Amino acid sequence: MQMQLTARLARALADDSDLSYPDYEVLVALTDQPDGRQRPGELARMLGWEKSRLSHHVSRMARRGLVSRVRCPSDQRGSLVVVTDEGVAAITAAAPGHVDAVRRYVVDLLSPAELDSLAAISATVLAGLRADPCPDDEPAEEGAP
Amino acid sequence: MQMQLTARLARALADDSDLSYPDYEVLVALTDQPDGRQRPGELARMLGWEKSRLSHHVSRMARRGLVSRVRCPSDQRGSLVVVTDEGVAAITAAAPGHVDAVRRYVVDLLSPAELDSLAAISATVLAGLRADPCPDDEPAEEGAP
DNA sequence: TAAGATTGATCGGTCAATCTTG
DNA sequence: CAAGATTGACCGATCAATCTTA
Repeated sequence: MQMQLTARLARALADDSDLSYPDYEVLVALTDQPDGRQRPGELARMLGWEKSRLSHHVSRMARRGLVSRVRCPSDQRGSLVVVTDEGVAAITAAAPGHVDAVRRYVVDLLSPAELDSLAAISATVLAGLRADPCPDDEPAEEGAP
Repeated sequence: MQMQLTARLARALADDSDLSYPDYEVLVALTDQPDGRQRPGELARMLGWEKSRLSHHVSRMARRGLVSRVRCPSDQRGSLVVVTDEGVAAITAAAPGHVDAVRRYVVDLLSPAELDSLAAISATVLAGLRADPCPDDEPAEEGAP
């Protein structure tokens, strides 16, 4: 179910938007920032991606004009990923269709009790994953280290 | 949750088996056959894959000695994918660890009621996907067409 | 021609190595 | 040297085109 649903949602998104699902995730994360920009490492952590994956993906998206890289924040060895006007336009156009697809393929088919149950299950499994981290996974920030 | 769980299970499998998750799926499908062989098109349908994906994957697995291609079944334009002794050995070695991982990351964390609910949700969503097929998806066989 | 299957180009993702700056 | 990030090589997946035979 997991695999087939993922494939279907990705196809529906690609069909009416020229964005892949990973593209969509990156744009959502960036447009959630007040200034539409974020450090690559932080962005990777938010998405649960490896840093190299993010870097490759940003390169491809930059080639298509959806985002751009900015050198020289306050830390001279770092960079910033910035969403472009074109990127904002792309996600604005794509979001309603994607939300519709999720509704159509999942939300509309399940009862309120099932949706609650699914949310609880997801939270439990995610907590389990966090409790047993992989060697290279960054632990994510803690309130009191 | 879906994405992170998938990534974790794939990593756990790769860590202790030299098999990727797609490798595992192919070997399971083949070893489920009484004679360990299957037509590529049928195999693709069983897995929900495109035929070209299966073909590429079988090529890589054949290069590693896990399966082999046989020309000339009863239909001269077709072929058969056959699991090798090495392939059987690989899946036999990998299966217990994978089952353990699924248990550890999912089954053990959920209550019996949650597992029932998850099964029902999965069945509903899958039925929804089948009810709204993509153009190129093969309909899968019916009892009474 | 249509069905069965494979191939080539290209995008997506991981791992290990590398480059630059604190 | 360690942290931030990128690069290159290679496996994985999709799309469109192709090859062969019923």
